[in-house]
Formats: sequence, C-alpha cells, structure tokens
Amino acid sequence: MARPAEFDRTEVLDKAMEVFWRTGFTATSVADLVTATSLKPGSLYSAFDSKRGLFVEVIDTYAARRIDSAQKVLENTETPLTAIHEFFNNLRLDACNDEIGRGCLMVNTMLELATEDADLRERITGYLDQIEGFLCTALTRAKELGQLESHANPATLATFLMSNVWGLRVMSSSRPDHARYQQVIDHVLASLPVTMTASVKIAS
Amino acid sequence: MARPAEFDRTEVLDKAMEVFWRTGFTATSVADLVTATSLKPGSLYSAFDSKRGLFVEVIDTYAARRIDSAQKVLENTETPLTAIHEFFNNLRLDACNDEIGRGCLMVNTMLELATEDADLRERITGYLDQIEGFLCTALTRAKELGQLESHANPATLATFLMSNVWGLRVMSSSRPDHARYQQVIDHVLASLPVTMTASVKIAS
DNA sequence: GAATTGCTTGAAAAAACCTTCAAAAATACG
DNA sequence: CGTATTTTTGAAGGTTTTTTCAAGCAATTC
Repeated sequence: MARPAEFDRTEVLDKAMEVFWRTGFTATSVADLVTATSLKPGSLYSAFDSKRGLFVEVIDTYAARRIDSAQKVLENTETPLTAIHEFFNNLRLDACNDEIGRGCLMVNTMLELATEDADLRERITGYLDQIEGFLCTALTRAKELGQLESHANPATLATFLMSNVWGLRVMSSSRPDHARYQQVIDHVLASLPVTMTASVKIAS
Repeated sequence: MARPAEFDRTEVLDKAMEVFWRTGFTATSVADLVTATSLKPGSLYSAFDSKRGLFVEVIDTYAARRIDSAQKVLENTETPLTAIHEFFNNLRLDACNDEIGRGCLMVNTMLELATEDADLRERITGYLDQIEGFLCTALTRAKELGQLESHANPATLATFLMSNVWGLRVMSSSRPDHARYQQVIDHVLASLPVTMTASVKIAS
C-alpha cells in the first residue's frame, strides 16, 4: 500500500530511553533525540506525535520490562521468601551496574514531573503498584505457608520493601557503594517476621 | 555609599524555592522566577549571577534548614532511640503536609541532575551524608548505652534508615497515604535491634 | 509500470529560553 | 546640595527550543 518505515520501533525506543534516562524529560531536547535515534524530526513526529508522546511510549516500554522481570522472579509461589531474596539481589546487581548513577527511570520521572503532569504520575504510580502487588502476593503466600509469623501484615511489608527499593535507587544515584547495598538489603530482609522453621530453609 | 537593595534575600530565596521545588530546575524558567520573586531579570542576575547560581543558593538554604532540624532532634544524646523516633515522626508530618507531592528538594534535584551536574550532586550528597551522620551518631550512642544489641552496626543501620527516608519521600510524591507512612515507619523502627531493657523504656 | 500511499528529509517557522545592558532611580556621604 | 555608587527597570539580543511542512522518495497494489 505504501512505503514502510525504515526504522525498528523498539530500537528507536531503546535509544530514546537511554537519553531520557540519563538526562530526564525536560532537559532532553528534540535535537538530542534526533542525534540518538538517527531519525529526522519529521520522522519522529510522524511516528510519536510529540516529544511527550515518545516519552510516554518509552516509559511504558521501560515499565513493561520491569514489571515482567519482577513478575517472573516473584511468581515462584513454592518458595516466596527465596523469590523476594532473589528480587532484591537483582535490584542490587542493577544498582552495581549503574555506573553513571541514572537510577530508575520511573522513580526519576515521578519526582521530575509529579506535580506538573498528573497523567504521567498516575501512569507510573500504577506501574509501581503492580510491582508492590507482586511483593504483596508473595508475602501473602509466605504467610499461608507458615513462613511468616501470623501477625505479619503483607500489605504493610510490601510497602516497606518498596520504600527500600526506592531508597536504594536514590542511593545508587548519590553515592554508589556496592558493599552498602548488600548490608542494607540484608537488614531489610532480616527484618521480615520469618518463622523459625522457615528461616532455617532460607539460609540453605 | 550607595543605593541599598530593596528586596530581602531570604524572602526571595523562599519564593524561588517554592517554584524550583514544585517544578524542578530545568523546567523552571527565569520568567517563572521573575513572577514568583517580583524581581526583574536584571536584579536577579546582579544578585545571583545566573539561574543556576540562584538555584545553588536555594539548595544550600533548604539543606541548611533540614540539617539544622535533624541535628536539633538527634542531638539528644540522653535518649537517642527516642530521638530517632521523633526524627521519623517529623518526617511523617512533613509527608502528610505535602499535599501536592513535591517530595524533598534535595532528593528531587539529586535525581534530576545527578548524571549532568557533578558539582551539584556532590554538594547534595554531602548534605545528605551529614544527616546520615547524625543518625549514625545517635545509633552509636544508643549502642554505648546498651540500648542496641552488641552485634548492631550503627553505620549500616544509619544507611538503612536513610534508605527509608528517601523511600518515604518517593512515596509521598506518588501515592500519599498517611496511614501507610505510619505503618512503614513503625516497621522500620521495630526492625532496629533494640535490647529488651531499652525497648520497655521506649514504649513509655 | 503507473498510481497511490505513507515515509524521509531538512529547512524554516514560531515560540521560549537565558542573559545582557544602558538608562533611570535611589541612597549615602562629603 | 551634589557627587559617587549601586540597584532597578524592561527592552532587546541571540541562542535554543518544539513543531510543522512541502518536496522527494520508496514500496506495495492493481
């Protein structure tokens, strides 16, 4: 019917993501995006409508990957506590690989645009809630399995874990210190009200 | 000798702070600052050199207040654990009063400019380190008083507490929920390895 | 292979940006 | 009161911003 696009949408999103992630939405110019993606302004606008349109699609792509990865790790319903340990270990590895201190694109965007772009804030909040939901599900399952004390409140504990996810992201932006990540995570996980019988299993 | 400035520097900084805090550094225009401060561009520039110069002074002012407040609360060396409880209660009240989700100016700036402005990043990191230092001092003192278990590591615990300070800031930007703040803080404080004898005192 | 559709190109429009500056105004001091 | 000094003013410079658009180009379909 017509001439097909020459670029691969995913590749373009990846390259735009890199710039937005490093520089933030406002400080990234269309000229930067043109350089990074090798697409001319006209192509970018016909494909994504606007700078913001491209950004939203970048955020969606990023979130989908994070959510997918979290779900994969946390959906292990047989050993939910081990799954949570693995989730935090992945977070630690991420932080260690973040050499330039770019942190998390969702958290960065949240703090950059929260007060000025309600649409985007709600979108990101929804994504973060999904991840918190997986943690909550895992904790609920652990409680059902008798691995958490009966007084444990999965929803509260999930929020507490998310608080430290965000905290570690900020930490990796300000003062990357691999040993500290581990120490903090160890304390966070040790603070979960794990039952005696279950804690023996996790140690193995 | 000459004509004195008509404006009050602190007032101008306060008004500029409000805009920068809500909008971020990059997205705030000089026109916004002119409106907010009622100073004409020329006056702003003669007084602060540049948009960035004004911003740095705003950050310094903000940080000085936070550091001062943290120090005042945490320098109570007689009951260091109670001091830490109070520190977090103040944080909670702050978060509850943050109706527009502006979060913390230092954390916001950190994430906005971390990868692009090393000077500013180090400046803010230094300020955050000071607050972490007060927490560490309080925890060390608590240990000396036998209120923390002998295996407790004050430096690690201080980093853990800061992680949750940042986490709560992010939380107040995304999904303000007063009840959740309290639940998370309760868990954070309960996770400190307080000795039996000391925990009885704190409860009172 | 002609027609049609839609992508690519890169210049240019239009607005917004940060900063400067010369003139006017106001104080302090002699 | 006059002079020196500094602030205030607001327009204007010059850059950078986001976005549009008309012309050229490529592929599919008939």
